[in-house]
Amino acid sequence: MELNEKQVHILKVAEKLFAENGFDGTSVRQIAKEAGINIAMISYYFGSKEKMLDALLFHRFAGFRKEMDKVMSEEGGYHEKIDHMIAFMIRRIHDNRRAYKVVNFEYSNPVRQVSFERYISQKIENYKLVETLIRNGQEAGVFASDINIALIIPTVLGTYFHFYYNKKFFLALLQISGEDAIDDYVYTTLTAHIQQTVKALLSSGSP
Amino acid sequence: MELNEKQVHILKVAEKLFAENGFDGTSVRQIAKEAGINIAMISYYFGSKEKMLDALLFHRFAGFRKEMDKVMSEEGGYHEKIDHMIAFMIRRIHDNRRAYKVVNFEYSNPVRQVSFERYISQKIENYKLVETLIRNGQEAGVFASDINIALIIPTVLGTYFHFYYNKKFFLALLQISGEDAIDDYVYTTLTAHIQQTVKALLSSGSP
DNA sequence: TCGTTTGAATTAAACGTTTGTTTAGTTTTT
DNA sequence: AAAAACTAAACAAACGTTTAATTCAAACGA
Repeated sequence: MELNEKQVHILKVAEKLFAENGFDGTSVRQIAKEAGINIAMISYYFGSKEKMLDALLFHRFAGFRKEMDKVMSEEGGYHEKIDHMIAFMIRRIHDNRRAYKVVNFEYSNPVRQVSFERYISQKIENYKLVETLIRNGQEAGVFASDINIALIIPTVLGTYFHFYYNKKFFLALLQISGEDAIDDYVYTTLTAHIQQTVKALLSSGSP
Repeated sequence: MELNEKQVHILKVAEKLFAENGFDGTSVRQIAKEAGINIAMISYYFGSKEKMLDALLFHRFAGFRKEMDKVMSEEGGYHEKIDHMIAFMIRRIHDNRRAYKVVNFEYSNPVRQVSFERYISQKIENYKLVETLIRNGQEAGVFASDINIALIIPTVLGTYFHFYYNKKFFLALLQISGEDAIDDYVYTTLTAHIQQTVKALLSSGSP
């Protein structure tokens, strides 16, 4: 599916509104108005509102594997590899945070006729890479053995998402404001906290 | 605000539908049908659909502080206190998971005219208790000092929520099915993982 | 114990809006 | 001249809410 410039623009506007107000809380008239187009263009370009969401997710969740492989092949010990992996995951998710929010919310909606295939296969690939890295570290005697590997990803991504979904609360608590300051906090302090947490867990018990 | 039996029943049905399909994705006709009542009863009892959400959140987020205080006053060392606190938080949130899901997604919606006061004040109280416990542990030389306390709660709750929001995925990965088995996994394995993670973090660096 | 009164509970139907989508026609590009 | 892009208007369906009428249960005076 090839997208022209105008289609990408419409999807960008729709993504923002979907993340803010939800899919059902956003009307095609709202999207059209904000994107500066006629309502009929949504059906014209995407077929329907729901197929537009499909196109959005397809567009956003492409190319994950290639990037991840590149990061995982970087030089360094097991602890460095964990750091690189977490930093990459947080960056990738923060960049696509709106699309992820829509998925998190709509994934459980039984009415939604949308393909979450790309999202799921991305999760599976992601998990396999994490599993391999940790198992190798365990065999090398660097990581503890009594670790629930499947729950590492919820810890990494969950920490980010909970922070992001409650950002109104945490930004007030931490006295942060402004988009740039938020991005900076995520890429430095929040990422460091997650790296520290996971490494502490992996280094805790008996090897 | 006193709620009679029928009102509680309606709220329970509404909560389930809101969590599954979203607030905007659920119609009052759907709620009325599933609850076995006439549509007009929603306006009659609550004033409007949005005020019904207000009543739901007010109803669900009451009594948190008292329970939490009770748990925190239990005997035990710092590690035991951390265990008790995390077990309580996970149980409390899993019990009210639907209401929390609604809040997580509606909290950022600028159109929603709902009071999140109770939710916020609960978060603040929760944070203060955690902060006090960890600072005491640090002064006693039990916990590491280079900890970002504000980000502990995102790690605890985020791990749970990410698991819950993607339960379709994780249940397939872990080969779990059935409501009871899920509850059991949450209360045992998932809780243990989070306890292990936080204790590893708190015991990691220099005291 | 009776019929009557009263206020709350409940109902079907209608209200005006808003929804996503389509149509038929016009403009722009190739 | 053909194809693609775009528009205003209309469509039926669904939305949350209100109305006016009815049922119900408890309270009351005789």
